[in-house]
Amino acid sequence: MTSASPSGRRTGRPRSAEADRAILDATRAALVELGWGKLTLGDVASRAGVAKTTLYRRWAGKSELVVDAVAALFDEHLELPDRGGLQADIEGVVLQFAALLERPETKTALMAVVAESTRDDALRARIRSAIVDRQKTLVLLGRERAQARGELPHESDPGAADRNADLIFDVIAGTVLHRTLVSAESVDAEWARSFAALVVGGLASVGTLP
Amino acid sequence: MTSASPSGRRTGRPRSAEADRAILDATRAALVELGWGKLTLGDVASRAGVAKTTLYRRWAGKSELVVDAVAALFDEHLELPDRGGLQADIEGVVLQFAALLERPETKTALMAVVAESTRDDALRARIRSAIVDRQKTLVLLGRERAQARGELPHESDPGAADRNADLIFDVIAGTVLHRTLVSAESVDAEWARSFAALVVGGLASVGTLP
DNA sequence: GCTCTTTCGCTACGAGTCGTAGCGTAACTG
DNA sequence: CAGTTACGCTACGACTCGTAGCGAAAGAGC
Repeated sequence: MTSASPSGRRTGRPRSAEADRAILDATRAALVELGWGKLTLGDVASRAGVAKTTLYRRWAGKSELVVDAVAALFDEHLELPDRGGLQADIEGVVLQFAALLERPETKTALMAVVAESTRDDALRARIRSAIVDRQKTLVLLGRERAQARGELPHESDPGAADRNADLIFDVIAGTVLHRTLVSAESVDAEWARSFAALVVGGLASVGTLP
Repeated sequence: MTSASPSGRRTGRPRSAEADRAILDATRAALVELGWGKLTLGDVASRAGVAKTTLYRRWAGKSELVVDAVAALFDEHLELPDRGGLQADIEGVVLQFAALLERPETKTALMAVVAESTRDDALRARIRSAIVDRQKTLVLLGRERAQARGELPHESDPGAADRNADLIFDVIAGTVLHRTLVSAESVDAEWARSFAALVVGGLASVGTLP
């Protein structure tokens, strides 16, 4: 056992941060060109100018690597600018999420890793913390703003509030996902407006429930 | 060139229908035990008591085979019993779809083939006709019934009617899919009630739009 | 019955991928 | 400078892929 140290490993050659960048970039490029199915770790390694063994030292397998590569895109491109109203905020996040899902990297990768995660709890946890939870944050932020504006009531029961937030999150993320990847139709401003109107209308009626 | 005949192929040894059943059964069994990722066609063949070459004569690859194997489940387990009201009908179809998605075969297979289909138009078309379009039929049937009951207006603009049906379909199927496979939480009667209430409430407000 | 056609099970194959092991070298710490 | 860890490289057995070739089986048409 090595003695505990302030921050992680203490001695020896440090892992190259540049290699990390190169690998994740190469992964995204390979996803674009080959898609999830034909992507191989050997190919990613050679694209990144890195030995295949280096890849296996850092990631357990294809799924974990791709999750990290895609998660970086979510970090960069998801935010919730305040558009002044609940419906406009929903439209905004819908358009952002859709734009992300229409990229070839995420299109082919996201469903694939979720499919793998149905039989791999560790992978599911990784997806959750790296991608899903960050999306859900936007929903919570949107609710806060709407409550501050008086568009939504402050819920008294915290359990019900959590369940409602989860529901809205599944509705928004799930619908955009299905529209983009299953129905394979694009999300334009008009569709986003119709969908956001439906969600807001539904929220109003659910809010009046016991 | 063989002369045209009333129905497909005319001569030679016919394909064994029993082999088809055995192969699709074996595929579902292999999906349960191994999941999409570790399922191999060689394994399916030996489970079915069939030569691997027979498999390749009938299906182009793993994706096509799995689509057919899963589509059979959708055919068997999706219907729309008339529960007497729009919200109750939605609850019913949500619970049915969720029950289907909670089966280990469909859980691991559906997202995987959709992921593959993002780079394969023929596969996407197969999924659409074998699975998606049959689900969408339920939405159209539910709307008809609701209109007959007077719960929904008869839409005058057919284009807008189509767009609304597509929207509702993406909302229902997408939300249940996301709840089940991404959030990985079960769909119980209470959740179905909340979600159906949100959809019905949203429909009411969208119906009052220009 | 006989022939023709297609499918069947079986075996075998080259190509490609996987994930790991071993080795000598590079980089950083104390 | 000694200790430790990461690196690139090579090589490997195991596995899967999809296909080819063969003789036998199962119907259709005459």
